[in-house]
Amino acid sequence: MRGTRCCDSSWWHGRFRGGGYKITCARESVLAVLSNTNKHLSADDIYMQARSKYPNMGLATIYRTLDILSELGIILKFDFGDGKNRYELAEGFGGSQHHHHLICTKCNRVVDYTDFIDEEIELLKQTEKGLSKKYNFKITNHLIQFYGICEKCFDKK
Amino acid sequence: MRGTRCCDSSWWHGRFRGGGYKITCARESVLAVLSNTNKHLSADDIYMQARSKYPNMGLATIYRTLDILSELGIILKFDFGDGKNRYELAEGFGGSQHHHHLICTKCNRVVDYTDFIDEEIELLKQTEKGLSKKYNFKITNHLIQFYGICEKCFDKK
DNA sequence: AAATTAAATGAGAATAATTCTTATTATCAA
DNA sequence: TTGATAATAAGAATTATTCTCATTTAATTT
Repeated sequence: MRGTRCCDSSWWHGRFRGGGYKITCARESVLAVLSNTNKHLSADDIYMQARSKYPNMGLATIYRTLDILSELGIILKFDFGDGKNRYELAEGFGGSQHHHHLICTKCNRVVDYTDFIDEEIELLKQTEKGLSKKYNFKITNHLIQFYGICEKCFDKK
Repeated sequence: MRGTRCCDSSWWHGRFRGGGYKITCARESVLAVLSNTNKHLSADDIYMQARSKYPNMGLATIYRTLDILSELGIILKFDFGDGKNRYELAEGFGGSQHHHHLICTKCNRVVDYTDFIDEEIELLKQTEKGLSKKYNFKITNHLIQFYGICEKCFDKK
C-alpha cells in the first residue's frame, strides 16, 4: 500500500507464507475488518471499512485478498440472494461458532443459527465420507441454508 | 410475444393463475426448455434455447419468468460459483428426483447426488420444524451443497 | 544495510449478469 | 369484441466482479 505504514505480526502469517503468499498491509486490513465484526460483509462493505484506515486501498485488492482467504479456508463465502457475495471469518480463525443460515426470501434477512447443528454436522460427516468415496471428490466444505418468510414479511401480506 | 403463435394448455396453468399471473407464450417456452433437460441451465442458456423456437423473445422476460417460477416453487435456483445463477425444474413439476449437489471448486463441475438423501431429508425436516418455531419463519426450502476438488482437478496438481 | 526480484498494488477500464424503462402488444374478464 | 391491465421486446442502465499495466512493496540475497 502506498504511503501508509502498518503490518503487525499475527497468527495468520504462517498460514499465509505456507500458501506462498506475502504479508501485506492490504491483507492485514481485510483480516482486521473481518475480525472485528460478526456481520456478513460484502466486498464493498469491507472496502469501505478498510479505507477508513488505509485510504489508498483499491477494491480489486479486496477481491484478490478475499479469494486467497477463501482458498486458505480462513474465511467463508456466502450468497444470500441479494446479488453480492458475503464473507465471514471461519470458526477456528476468530470467527463465531460454526453455524448455518436461515434466509428470508422477501427481505433477505439472515439469521445465524447454531441450534440443531450437532446432529447436522454428524450426518454431514457421514455423507461426506460416502460422497468422497463414490465420486472421488476431496471434500473441503459444505453449505446448508434454509429459506423461508420471516415473521415481519409474513405479517405484511 | 410478437408474431408467434403458441400456448398449449398444461398442468401449470392453474398454479399460475392462482398466483395472479397470466399464461403467456414466453412463460410457456421457458417452462418447455426447463422441462426438456436435466442440466442446470443459466438464464442465458434458456434464452438461447427458447429463442430457437420463439426468436422474438427478450432476455429480460426470461429473468422475469424465472423469478415467478422460483417464487411459485416450480423451479429451483442455484449458485454454483461461476458467476451466474442456474435453474432446474423442481421435483413434482417434472424435474428429476430430489437431489443435492457436489461442486468442484476448481473447475465448477457439478455432480447431482441422490445417495444419502433420505437420512438428510429426515433430519432436515426436524431441523425445519425446530427453526420455524424458534425463529418464526415459514420455511419453504433448503439448500445443501458439498464443495471439494474433483478427481481430474486433483490429479492435475 | 543496499540491491534484487518477483509478487502485490492502485487506478480505472472492461466485462458480464441482472434490472430497469418505455412504448407496444397480448391476455382475459366482462 | 372490447377494454383494462399485465406482460413484452429492445436496449439502455446498473452493478458486482475481473482484468490490465505501470508502479510499489515484501522478502531474499549480497
